[in-house]
Amino acid sequence: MAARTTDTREDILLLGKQLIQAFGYNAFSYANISKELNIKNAAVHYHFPGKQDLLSGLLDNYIAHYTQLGEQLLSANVPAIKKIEKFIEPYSGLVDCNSICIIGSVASDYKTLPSMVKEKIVQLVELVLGMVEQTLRDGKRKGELVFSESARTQALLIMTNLSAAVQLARITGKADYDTVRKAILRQLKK
Amino acid sequence: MAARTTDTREDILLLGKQLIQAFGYNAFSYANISKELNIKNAAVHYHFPGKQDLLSGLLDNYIAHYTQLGEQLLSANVPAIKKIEKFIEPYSGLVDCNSICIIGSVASDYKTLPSMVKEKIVQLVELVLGMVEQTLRDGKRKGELVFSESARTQALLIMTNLSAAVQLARITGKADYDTVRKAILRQLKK
DNA sequence: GTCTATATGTTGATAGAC
DNA sequence: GTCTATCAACATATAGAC
Repeated sequence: MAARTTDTREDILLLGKQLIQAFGYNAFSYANISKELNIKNAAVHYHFPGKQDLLSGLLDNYIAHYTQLGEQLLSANVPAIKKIEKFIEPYSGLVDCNSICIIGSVASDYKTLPSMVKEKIVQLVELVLGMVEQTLRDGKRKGELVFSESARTQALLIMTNLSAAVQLARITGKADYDTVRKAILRQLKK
Repeated sequence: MAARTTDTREDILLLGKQLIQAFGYNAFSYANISKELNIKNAAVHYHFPGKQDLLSGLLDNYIAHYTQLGEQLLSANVPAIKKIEKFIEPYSGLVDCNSICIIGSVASDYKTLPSMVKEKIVQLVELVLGMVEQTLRDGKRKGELVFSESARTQALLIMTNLSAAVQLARITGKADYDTVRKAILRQLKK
């Protein structure tokens, strides 16, 4: 059973996140949540009337989180490579629990999602991509990072390497993820 | 309605492939197939008793296809970069119909799949990775390709770039996929 | 906020006739 | 090989009591 806080809504969001990262949006049900949290189906519906409301709330959290992280990375007085490492960190955590990132998960289910949710996904992806792009640009300008593509292209390459590597790791094992992670960092130092 | 051949089994496999690439394994049903092919639910079950048998048959096809392609690429007397381009080609087709590659699709649903299917997925992924790796190794040996990572690492980087780029393209548009595709090829010529 | 109870649809699957 | 008919299980969701 999952640990409970005093805030059921937060418990549901946390568990919903884990379920989506582990099984995908279409492969979990409100029953999974209610059983795990020892509440009833109807209680989950009270907090999130429809399943899409749960995903939507989750995406709001992510947008808020990455907005904050983006501001931190922009102003923080640390080497650019450390900023990239900090960005990569959570992906390694996902691999350890055999899960994939939210963006990869919803990208796979994208065509089955309501448009209200799709819009938030676009917003989240642009936010994360822009954040990485800016971090790369700043790092290059300061002479801390090396890459020959445009910052936008390099951000795309890194994002795609990372999000697919966590997916691949489920199939071929963590070593492949680690190989990709190290290659990303190595190439930025060349 | 989908075009029908005289072979219902093949029609089901083709449509099943499209449904999995478009919506994912857990988001399509035998009803989708029977309606589209104007047959009944039970007829689909005759050819593929369980849903996992359909996915399993699909994976068999993919394994056969990439085994054949691997042999072709190994012996073909064409520049290595052309071989890589040929490998990339189908991914561009997927982007055009807003679908994602089978490997990415089943990777997202991996934890929900029966182990008999998981094993075939592992087999397919190792096959494709090995094929790309060998093509890269040969190309480098002949002086036709340039990359500083090991062939295995470079194959991982290309595969993750590609499979995630088709996923990302659904969200941010085809331009981003194209940027990644061009970057992959450009970097091999440097 | 959480419960009981229930509605309504869909899913994957099977038995047996043609 | 395909059909009709039917199934149990599960999904998302709501009404109304506590």
